[in-house]
Amino acid sequence: MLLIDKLSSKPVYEQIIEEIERNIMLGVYKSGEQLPSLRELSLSLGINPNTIQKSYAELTRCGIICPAPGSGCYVSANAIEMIRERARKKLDTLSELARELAVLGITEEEMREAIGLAFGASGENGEMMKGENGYDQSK
Amino acid sequence: MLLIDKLSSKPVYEQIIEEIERNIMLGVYKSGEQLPSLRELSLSLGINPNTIQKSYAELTRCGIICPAPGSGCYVSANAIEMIRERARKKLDTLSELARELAVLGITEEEMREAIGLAFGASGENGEMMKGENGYDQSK
Amino acid sequence: MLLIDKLSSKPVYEQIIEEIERNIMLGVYKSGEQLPSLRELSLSLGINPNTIQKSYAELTRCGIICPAPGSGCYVSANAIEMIRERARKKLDTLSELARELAVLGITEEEMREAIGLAFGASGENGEMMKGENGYDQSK
Amino acid sequence: MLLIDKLSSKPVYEQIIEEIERNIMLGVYKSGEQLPSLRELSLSLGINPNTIQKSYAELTRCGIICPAPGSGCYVSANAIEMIRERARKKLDTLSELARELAVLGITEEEMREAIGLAFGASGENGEMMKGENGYDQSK
DNA sequence: GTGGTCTAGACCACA
DNA sequence: GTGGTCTAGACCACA
Repeated sequence: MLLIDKLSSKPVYEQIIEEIERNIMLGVYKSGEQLPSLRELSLSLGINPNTIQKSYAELTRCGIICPAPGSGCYVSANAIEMIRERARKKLDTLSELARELAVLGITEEEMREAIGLAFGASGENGEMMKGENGYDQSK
Repeated sequence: MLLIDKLSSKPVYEQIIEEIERNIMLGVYKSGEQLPSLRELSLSLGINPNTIQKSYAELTRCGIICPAPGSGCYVSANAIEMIRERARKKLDTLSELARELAVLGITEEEMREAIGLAFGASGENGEMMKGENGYDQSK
Repeated sequence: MLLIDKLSSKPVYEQIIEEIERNIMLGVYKSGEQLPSLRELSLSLGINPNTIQKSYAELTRCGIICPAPGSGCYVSANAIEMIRERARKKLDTLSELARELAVLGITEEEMREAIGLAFGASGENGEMMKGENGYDQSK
Repeated sequence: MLLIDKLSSKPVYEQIIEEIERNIMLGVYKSGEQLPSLRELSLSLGINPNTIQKSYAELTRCGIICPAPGSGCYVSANAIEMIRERARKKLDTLSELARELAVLGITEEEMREAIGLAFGASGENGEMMKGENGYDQSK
């Protein structure tokens, strides 16, 4: 279920966080449901339990999951809301990166195209993709 | 001339690279001109010469500067071209970040606004206010 | 495993790069396998870890190895391809050196013999003895 | 007369040596003739006299030029012979480089082509170029 | 444990 | 003076 690339430059613990967030957004993990245990994930992903523990701790800190001591971790009631909040903070990173690129001569248009790629677009059809990012956001 | 934040999570040597690239793009350092020496920068920035050497080595590798051991470092003839090339590679990072954010429910519009900030926009992106996207942004 | 000559005029970090490339080409280090750690090599070779880090950084930049901070360095899937690519760039150095020697009166034949040495030839290059070049090589 | 590239990775003093050797091979500087003085070269090339002094010292050491204290430097009687001898030593460098490249998967054929480039060839016509390197080697 | 960054200080060839 | 290499030793985030 969780796709982890151990050779990625992105730390494994961050990948785990994103994968869990992704699964929550996709409705695979629903509010109130129990997440796989540390041991379970550790075995299935072949990853050190300490690493997974670090991811769970961060998700807990952000209010996305709730630990129930002795009985695993559960998806928070307002997990999706918290995920979007966390994502909004990452928008600052996007602005920062854009600022850097602007200094180096990259145009706003070039950046828009780069972003369009994330929406499966050719870079010209933002209008067509609105609200079609594949998530069930109705609840 | 070069603004370095030693407390930033961004490595100092990367900040130096970006600052030099920025100054080249701004025309402060022109093609063929000599850059400050390692020792000179080391003293003025209060940074170890090895760290600056690391930045210069990377800039050299990218064809942005040309070291002439014994007589200093010079801005390459095609420095600006090389800087844009290097920047274009960073656009992949932007796409990747956008993909992540899309997964977390951030819309293309939100990202465009974040990018607009890098171009001095007020955050309520110019084009978006022309009503051409059909969204009600009054609330 | 890695043969390093600290007295060579060739920088140690370059020797390490070449030795690792050589071992990959020989199949000693295979794609996906873990390389010795910085500290391990540092101890076994008696070389400062920073120097080895410099070699690993260059190999990383060329896509020959993939570091996974916290869990070691791995030989890239396409390491051999990348090594040949890197080697092809060095062919330019060979051409350049040949040009220099040509200017100084060294013939193409003499250079071919010099190269033949690298391929275990006796120095009197095989094809040349077939008399196909019309030279009298008996004196 | 002497072509020097200050930004080349090749040290300036070596470039001067090669340029003087080249001019001797071309017959521009003939045996017994006086070479330009340190000051003269320093001014015309815009290079530190110490650097030129270093080149002259090396050429003297190899018996290619002869200093006449107080009255400049002269091309040796057997300069061309000495130049070829010096060049032959560089053939070892060629062999060494070839050995390195062989290890990295470059074939003998690829190297022959690289060398052919130095003789203005397409890589296939070694036979056509014999003895046509443009030098007057009759004396 | 792993790789990555940084400092302090030395030494080198070169200009 | 210049850039380039190397060491010794510290500290960091990550696994």
